[in-house]
Amino acid sequence: MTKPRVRFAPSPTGALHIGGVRTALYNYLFAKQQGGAFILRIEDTDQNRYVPGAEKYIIETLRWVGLIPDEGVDFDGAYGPYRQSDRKEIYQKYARELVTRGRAYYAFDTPEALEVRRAAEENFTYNHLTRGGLTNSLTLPAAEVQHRLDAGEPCVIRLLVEPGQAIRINDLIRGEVVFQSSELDDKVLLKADGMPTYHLANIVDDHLMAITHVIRGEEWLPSTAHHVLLYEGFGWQDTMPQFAHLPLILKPVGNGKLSKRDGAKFGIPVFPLEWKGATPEDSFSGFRDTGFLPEAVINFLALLGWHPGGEQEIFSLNELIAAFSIEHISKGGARFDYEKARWFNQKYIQAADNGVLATHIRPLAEAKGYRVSDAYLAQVAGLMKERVTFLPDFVEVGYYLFESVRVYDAEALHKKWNTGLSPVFEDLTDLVATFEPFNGVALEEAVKNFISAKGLKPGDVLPLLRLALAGTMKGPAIFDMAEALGQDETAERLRRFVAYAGKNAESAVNG
RNA sequence: GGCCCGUUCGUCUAGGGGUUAGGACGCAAGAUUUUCAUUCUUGUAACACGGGUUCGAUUCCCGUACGGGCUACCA
Repeated sequence: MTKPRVRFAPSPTGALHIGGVRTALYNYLFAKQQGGAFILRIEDTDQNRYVPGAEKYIIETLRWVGLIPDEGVDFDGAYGPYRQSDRKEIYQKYARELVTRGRAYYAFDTPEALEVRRAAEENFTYNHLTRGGLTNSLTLPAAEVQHRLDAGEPCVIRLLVEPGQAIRINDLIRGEVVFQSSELDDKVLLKADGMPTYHLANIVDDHLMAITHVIRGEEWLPSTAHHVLLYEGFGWQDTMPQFAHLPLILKPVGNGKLSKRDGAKFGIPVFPLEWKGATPEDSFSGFRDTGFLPEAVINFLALLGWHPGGEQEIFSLNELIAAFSIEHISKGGARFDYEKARWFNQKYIQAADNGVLATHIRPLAEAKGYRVSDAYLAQVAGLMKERVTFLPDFVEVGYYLFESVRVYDAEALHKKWNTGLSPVFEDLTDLVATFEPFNGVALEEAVKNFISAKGLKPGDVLPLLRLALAGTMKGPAIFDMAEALGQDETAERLRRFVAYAGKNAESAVNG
C-alpha cells in the first residue's frame, strides 16, 4: 500500500477552534503511523470572511502542540501552492472543464433573485426540479450564453446533479452511508468573484495533492455526496480518497456543539492560544496562556472521541501514533470535559522534568518581576509541581518562594500562637541564622532537637514555622522550603514573623 | 420541514449474543504524608424506550423518543 497523504484544511476566519486542533491531531496521528504525509492547506476562498492573523494563528498552534506539517503553507512541499487563494486559476480551469464535460453549467441568476425566490417559496433549492425555470446555460440558447459570457456578465458555475442515482459512501468511521441524488442541489462550484467554493476547491486540491484519506468533521458528511459526484465528473473516481467523518465536540453542559461563546460562558478555554480580536467580545483566552502544557492538551484531545481500548490514559505523542486507529474513533459526539483536561495537565506537570518546568515558569516569574536563577526555578518546580494544576500556579500559589509573605493565615496563627512562644522563636531564629550546614535534612534534625529540648511538641512549633515561611498552612515540606529560601531569608522571615505574631497575640488576647 | 449521523455510569470511554458490563475524570470514605498536595485502597454510578430474531439480548434487525449536523455565490 502506498503511503497515505492527509491534509488539515482550516479556513482562516478567526482563532482555530479546539475541535479543529483535534481534527489536525487525528490526521497527524494517522499519517505518522502509516509513514505518510501530513499537509496543511489554507482554505481561504471566502474573501468576505478572511481574518488577518488567522493563518499565522493556525501555524503557531500547530507548532505549539507539535503537529508539524510535512508540507503546507509555511512548510514547503512539492504540491504547492498550499493556500487556495494562490490557486484561483487552477479552479477556474477545472470548473470550465466540468462544463465542457457536461457535468456543470453556467448560471446567471443573481444572489438577490434567488433570495427573492427563497422568500417566496419555502424550501426552494436550485436543483433538477427548478433549474429548468432559471437563468442558466441549460435553459438559455447557446448563443445567448456565449454573449453573456463575452459581455462579462457575472455568473457562477453549478454542478449538474442528475437525479435518480444512489450515491454510496464508505465512511471509515460510520460504514456505508447512502444518499439519493434526487435530493441533492446543484451546488455552486465557482463563485461570481472567480473563487471556488469549498466543494470544488477541496476536490481539485485533494486530487492534485494526491490526498488518500479525508479526515474531517461530521458537518461535511452531507456534502460528501456532492464530492463523490465531483470525483466522478472529473473521472477521478479511481483515486478518490477514503472518507472518515469525525464526531463533534459538544458543550460542557446543555445542548449543541462547543462554540467560542462557551469559553466565556463557562470560564474555560476553547481555543489553543490567546486570540486578540477587534473587540473584547471577539477576544479569547487559550489553553496555552491558561497554563496548559501542550502534551497534556494533545493527550486530552486525543481521548475526546477516541480510545484504543485497554486501560492506559496517559499517552505521549509517540504512543498515540503507535496506538491510533480510525476504527476506534467514536461515532457519537463527545462532551468537552474540562475537569479531565485539568487532570491531564496536573499529571503532565507532575511528570515533567524540573528543568523543563523551569523554562516554562521563567516568563511567568519575569512578568512578576522576580529575578531568579534557572537552578532556583527548577527547585521551585520540584517543590510545587505536585501542588499545582496550571503553570501560573507556580508563581501565584507559590508566590512566597519568590517574595516575602504577604499575609499570615490569621486563623492558624490564633490557634497556634501564644505569648510564651516569643522567646522560643527568638531562640529558634538564632539557631536558624547560625546553623551549619544549612540544608533541609540537617536543619530538620536540629530544629526537632531544639523543640524537645524546650520541652515542646513538634505540633507546637512546626505549624508556626510553616506560617513564618509561607504565611499559609498549605505548601511544600517546611525544611525543603527553608533550604530553597536559604539561611538569610529563612532567618529574616522568622524575625518578621516573631514581630508580627507578638503584636497579633496581644490583640488576640485583648480582643 | 427535508436529508444524513448518533445514543453504555454525571462526563470521556472499553466491551460484545450468555460478563460480578471494565477503566479514567468527578464525587465520597479511609490509609500515608504532624500542613496542603501527591500517592494508595475502597465506595458511588450506565447499556434511552418499544417491538422483533434467538434457548438467551446491552450486543443483531425494525420502529419510537431524544440529541446532533447539513439544507448559502460560508467553510
